[in-house]
Amino acid sequence: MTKTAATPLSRTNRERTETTRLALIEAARGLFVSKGYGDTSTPEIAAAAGITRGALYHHFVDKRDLFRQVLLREAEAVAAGIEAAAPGQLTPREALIEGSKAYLDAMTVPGRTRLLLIEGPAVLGLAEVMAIDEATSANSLRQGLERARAGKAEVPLDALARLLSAAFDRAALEIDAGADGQDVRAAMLWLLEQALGSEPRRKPAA
Amino acid sequence: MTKTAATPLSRTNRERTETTRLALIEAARGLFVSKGYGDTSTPEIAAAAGITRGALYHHFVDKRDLFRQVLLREAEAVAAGIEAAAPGQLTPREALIEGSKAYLDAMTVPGRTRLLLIEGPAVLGLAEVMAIDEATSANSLRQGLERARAGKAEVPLDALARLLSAAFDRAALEIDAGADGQDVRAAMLWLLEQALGSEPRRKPAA
DNA sequence: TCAGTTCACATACAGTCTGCATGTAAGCCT
DNA sequence: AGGCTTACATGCAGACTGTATGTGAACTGA
Repeated sequence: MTKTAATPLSRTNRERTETTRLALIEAARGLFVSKGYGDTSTPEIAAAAGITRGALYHHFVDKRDLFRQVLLREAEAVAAGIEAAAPGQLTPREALIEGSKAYLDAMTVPGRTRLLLIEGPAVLGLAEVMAIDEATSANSLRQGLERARAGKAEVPLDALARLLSAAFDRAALEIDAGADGQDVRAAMLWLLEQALGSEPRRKPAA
Repeated sequence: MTKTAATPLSRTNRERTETTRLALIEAARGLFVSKGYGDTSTPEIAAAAGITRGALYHHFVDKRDLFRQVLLREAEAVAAGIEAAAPGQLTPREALIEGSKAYLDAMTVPGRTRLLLIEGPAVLGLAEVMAIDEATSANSLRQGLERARAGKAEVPLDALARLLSAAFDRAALEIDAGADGQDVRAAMLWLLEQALGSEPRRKPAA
């Protein structure tokens, strides 16, 4: 009877685990987004996922761990969105600009800014959140800067990348909060270009 | 009527209130900084302040309200630090740069970045925190930009100011987290200057 | 100056939450 | 087929939040 045919009655253990974990993560995501981490209770999450708290604590060590998995999925989704938009056929400068737009687009998915930029740092600590998107997407900005600004030293690149990254985050937050997306995007792209300096073919004035 | 003489033995009600509130706010600040809002309990706060929870709930409507007062004090302290460093005798450009340095200095006070930049947005919501430092310090950056970039339209100033503000916040965070403060400051000031554009006396290249 | 009222706080309590310990039925391996 | 492990469910202990209530000291007006 160990067939792979659709037998919804008896499921293999791996299947059960997978569906349960997914249900929990998605239910938790919805509640964390709408009510915040602190105001979301594990009974609520379990109920929304259609299981009991026992299952939750069987699959995740605690509420914080569940939140971490939610964040991880979210960060991966953002990274995927960015990579899908950077074909690699472009000049470093163009790639950077396309990647930037893709990031801002990816962050418009509802709840994403709240999870990654607001709740995340408070619940897991800034260090862990930065480690997460270091592992998923982050350093693409730094590398992009490195290539696009090739040759021009003049400023600590590592630090600059992180400052610009913060500006991107705020841009996403503003757009999500209902600010004029057009203005914010324009300002962000403009700031990025200032940071990149003059076009390579045009000899720099300094 | 009531004598205004100093009677240190029996304290007036206003005095009692003031000292109790201050004790609570300072005790709470310490705990919020070291353990975070979520992991700090009101029994703990009350004990650290040397009073009971009853007093806490007499003076503040709830834990969140107490946190709000802590944040308010902190934001005011930052604003004071900035204003103390901007004498007003300077050119708009110089004033902006001096103010920027002052901001980064003010944010080195232990716990300030965590309270204002990490816990604050999560506990009170980004909107309320932004309203708070709008009311205390914030728009000085926007006004500074406006003056220093006088004439050059080319980019939405409002949006740009908020993006730069986010970069400043991240700079403070990085310095607080132990990053090379020299590098971060250099990068931040450099980015600010790029945003300001070329010096007014020197005709812009673009 | 003194009775009534308000204020500053303490104590007690109800409801909820978190994490764990224990129980059970169903896969799973040999 | 039998033992072992997995995937949950249930029950419980400790802690926490917010509120209702009690008490003595400060305040107010006559």
